[in-house]
Amino acid sequence: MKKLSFAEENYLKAVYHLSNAGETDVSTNAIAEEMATKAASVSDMLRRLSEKEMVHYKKYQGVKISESGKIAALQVIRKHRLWEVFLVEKLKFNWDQVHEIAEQLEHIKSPLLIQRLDEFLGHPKFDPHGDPIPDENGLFKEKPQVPLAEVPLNGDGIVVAVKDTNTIFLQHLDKVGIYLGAKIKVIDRVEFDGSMEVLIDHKNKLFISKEVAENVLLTY
Amino acid sequence: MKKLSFAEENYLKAVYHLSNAGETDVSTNAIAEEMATKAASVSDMLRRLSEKEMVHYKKYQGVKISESGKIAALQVIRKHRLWEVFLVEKLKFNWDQVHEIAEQLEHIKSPLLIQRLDEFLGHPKFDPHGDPIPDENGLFKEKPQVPLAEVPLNGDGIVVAVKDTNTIFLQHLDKVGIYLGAKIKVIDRVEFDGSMEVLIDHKNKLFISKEVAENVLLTY
DNA sequence: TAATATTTTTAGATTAATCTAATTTTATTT
DNA sequence: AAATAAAATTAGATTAATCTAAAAATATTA
Repeated sequence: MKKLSFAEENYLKAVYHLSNAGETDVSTNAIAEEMATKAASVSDMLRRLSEKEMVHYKKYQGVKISESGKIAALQVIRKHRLWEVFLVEKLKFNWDQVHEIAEQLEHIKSPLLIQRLDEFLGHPKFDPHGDPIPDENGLFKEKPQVPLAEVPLNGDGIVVAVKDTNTIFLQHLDKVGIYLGAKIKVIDRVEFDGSMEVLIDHKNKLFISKEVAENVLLTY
Repeated sequence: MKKLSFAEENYLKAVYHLSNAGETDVSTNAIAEEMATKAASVSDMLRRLSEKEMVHYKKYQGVKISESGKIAALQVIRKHRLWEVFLVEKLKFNWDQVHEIAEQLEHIKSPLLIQRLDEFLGHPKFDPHGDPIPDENGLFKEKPQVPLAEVPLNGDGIVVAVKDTNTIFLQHLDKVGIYLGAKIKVIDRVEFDGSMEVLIDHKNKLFISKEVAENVLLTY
């Protein structure tokens, strides 16, 4: 409940993200890389966050985010994503322009402001990148994951996962240029055999079989 | 053109306001009081702002804001007031709730954000307190000054000036409890003689003659 | 104008956040 | 398991912003 500095909030967010929502331990170096800073700075900050009981920290053993740390991180993430919705829906930004501005706006402290902003936006559940927006209690729905095979003609989305994690399948995806984060747009669907033609990252046309299309998961 | 810290922006704003838009010199103590800090801290900051050429500073002689300092201060003020409009018009805040939040929002750095926000709000010229919003070049219209005599029934405003500066008139205002910054609401108008009944600061009822009403200027 | 009061600045500390360089701990590899 | 490599921490500095206490400059007043 004590208030955190901008820097502390940013570190907590990094720990949260790197730990799969607080499940796994995170290394000092991983945080340093994520935050584009030095390991020494991270060690220092982890000690401070530990004193505030926002993380569980044992020297040389990495950190895990604490319950209160998770709540704090989720509130910052909530603010970040609500502001992104505002920027895209109301101020007509493109979704690739909003991250940096939201990085600043997420630190504004006013619970009432966020409550009103949420109302103003119609209580959105996902941000413009398809990431879920936690509610006041930190609860959120997972991002929708739709198999590429179910995306309608001219529909698009971002690759967020695969159903089949077989190495051969992953190598195939790699070879044809499909990767996590790739933007895929369906430009032709062949109902006969379930295959489709897609556009990767606005640039490369590609034919995809039914089998592949069923195993690539998109969010939108 | 160098970017300023939050603290530097706040000091510049204080200097600007205390100097009547950069006209007069400002004392260290006045700044310390305005910012609820100590004179020693102010001296320190003035030295730094002077190095950045945002103020003209001679030890023991007070400061004057420089041209670049004025431009920077006006941009911060512009952002503050645009955000206040947003909070009141779009998020349904009352005008007395928005100052603290705008104090945070005014430091967000993104010229494009402010340009888009300005468009979204329809290029407002005044904030919810009646203060003018500088444009991208720092230019603004003076606040509207309306004689109390022209305020409609149930209308209200803040006393910002008087037309007649005669001492006797000012002493009279003082006696009846009208002062710069007082909030006045018109609760009855007598068209017959131009007199009116008003409420000062939501508390004190008062009868006002036509002569007085014509010489008290409000903004809204 | 000399004494006193006020204002302002400097000196010296403190805290948060960062860095480089050195050291310590843990992990990996012969 | 000893040697080496990698990762993490500590030691010691630095910068911005702040503070208290002391000193210096300016203003006021008797």
